[in-house]
Amino acid sequence: MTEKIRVRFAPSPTGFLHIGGARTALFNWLYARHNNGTFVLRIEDTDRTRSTDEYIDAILEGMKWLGLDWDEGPFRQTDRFDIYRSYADKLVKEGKAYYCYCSPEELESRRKEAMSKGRALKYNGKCRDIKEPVPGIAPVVRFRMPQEGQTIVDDLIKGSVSFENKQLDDLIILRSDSTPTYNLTVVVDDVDMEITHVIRGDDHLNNTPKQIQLYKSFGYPIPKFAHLPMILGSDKARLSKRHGATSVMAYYEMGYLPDALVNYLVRLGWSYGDREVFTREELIKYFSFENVGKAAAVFNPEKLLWLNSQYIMNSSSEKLAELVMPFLMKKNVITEGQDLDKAWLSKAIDTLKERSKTLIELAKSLRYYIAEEVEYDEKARAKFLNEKSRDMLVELKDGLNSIGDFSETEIEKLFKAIVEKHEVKLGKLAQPVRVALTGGTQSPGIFEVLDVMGKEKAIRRLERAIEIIEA
RNA sequence: GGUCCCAUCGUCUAGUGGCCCAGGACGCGGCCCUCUCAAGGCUGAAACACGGGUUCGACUCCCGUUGGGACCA
Repeated sequence: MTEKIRVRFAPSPTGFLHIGGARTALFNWLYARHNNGTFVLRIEDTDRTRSTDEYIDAILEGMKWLGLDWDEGPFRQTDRFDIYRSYADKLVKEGKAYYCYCSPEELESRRKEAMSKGRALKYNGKCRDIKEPVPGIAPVVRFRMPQEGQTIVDDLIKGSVSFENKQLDDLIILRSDSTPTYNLTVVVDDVDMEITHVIRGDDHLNNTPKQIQLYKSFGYPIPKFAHLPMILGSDKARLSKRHGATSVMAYYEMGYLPDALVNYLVRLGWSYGDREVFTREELIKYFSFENVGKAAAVFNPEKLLWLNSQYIMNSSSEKLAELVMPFLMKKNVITEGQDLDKAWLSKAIDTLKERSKTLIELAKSLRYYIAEEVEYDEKARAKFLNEKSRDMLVELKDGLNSIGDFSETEIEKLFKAIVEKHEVKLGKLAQPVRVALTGGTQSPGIFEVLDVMGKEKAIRRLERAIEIIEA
């Protein structure tokens, strides 16, 4: 049995690609890639009032950014209404579904009664055996659910889950305006697209027995199911906007790397021993449902931030130089079309990448290397640019001017000579210089900063600092 | 209300009957390194929801309770 594995991600375009959807897409993608299978993208846009083309684009954009490429699609359900209707008609002809003429008001009052008497909210089967159409009423089509025995969902994650068939409702598959409902479209599409593994959130687990009955009535093989646990917010409620950023692209804008988000998302539910950081190849190689947990997971932004810092630290500076460009422009560190030496930028990033948790932070730090003028942090200026440091700053400026080889080693020698002469510790000179060059009290090693900044800019900034002290 | 799922440090998790008076990671505290900030190293506090069984032995198996969540709209 070497049937080719086919999986699908089937989002509704009623919003952006969010964290939960991305995780579902990711697990589908990993399963497909691990098994050399096919990953199908299907847009479930039957809810025409809430679905928009903008959201479709946003979802595709999110998936592309995360690097989750699909092999087939995107297919759209709105292109397939005729198919759903023909499947529904077939069931009616075979007696497996029937027309129901009950009015919404009637159903509502029965539901209320059931609620008050503590019974299951279930259709009572009134129209099951009606043979002749009721004039003047557009009927819905209901599926004739078996009422005896049980339906077993054999889930790759949850194990064997059984449902009593008598609990299952005669679900509506076609509304009175003949539009199909969710359970019909999912089954028809999965049948039609030959999906072998249905991987989705466990909020769909309760729908699964109904869908299995639908598969059976069509005479199709039942796919394997894998129901992923939900992702929750910090209050253990389902992740929503209240919990902060839930849109995948918001993480792009906050300066996260897609690989970091992918790595974070995959560890929400899946694990591989003690390991935390994986390359994409490793994820594909190691992924398996055996290592997916059953319990819901709380989304933890701090850990994601840490992972992002790890990915930044371990990325090549050349790559980071490319990635940070949009942020440099957005923060007005550079202007459109400004020429920036790529090799020099990489060197600057070398000094910054282990102290930047996001690309935004990296861009902010880059400002003092790139900008013409430094902006002083007022407290830092008052504390370090004053009479106490003036003489040493002058000596350093003169020393740097006459230095032959503007290298880290020569610069360090110069610093040593000055602090020895003044009988102070290195910090007494380094901090004022740091403020003079970067405007603040935090930066990479001061010799590195000088080396990256270059002789000309460094001296100009020292001169300005001295002027300020003397003013 | 009915049905279904779930339950190890604050959070993500390892643990598939003895290796566990429970391991790793984030976060938090301390120390070291040190020109600042990071990074890194060492280290500390921190969990098996509860109650019954089964077993020579339960975090691990079974039942119940409690608590969360999802679906039925």
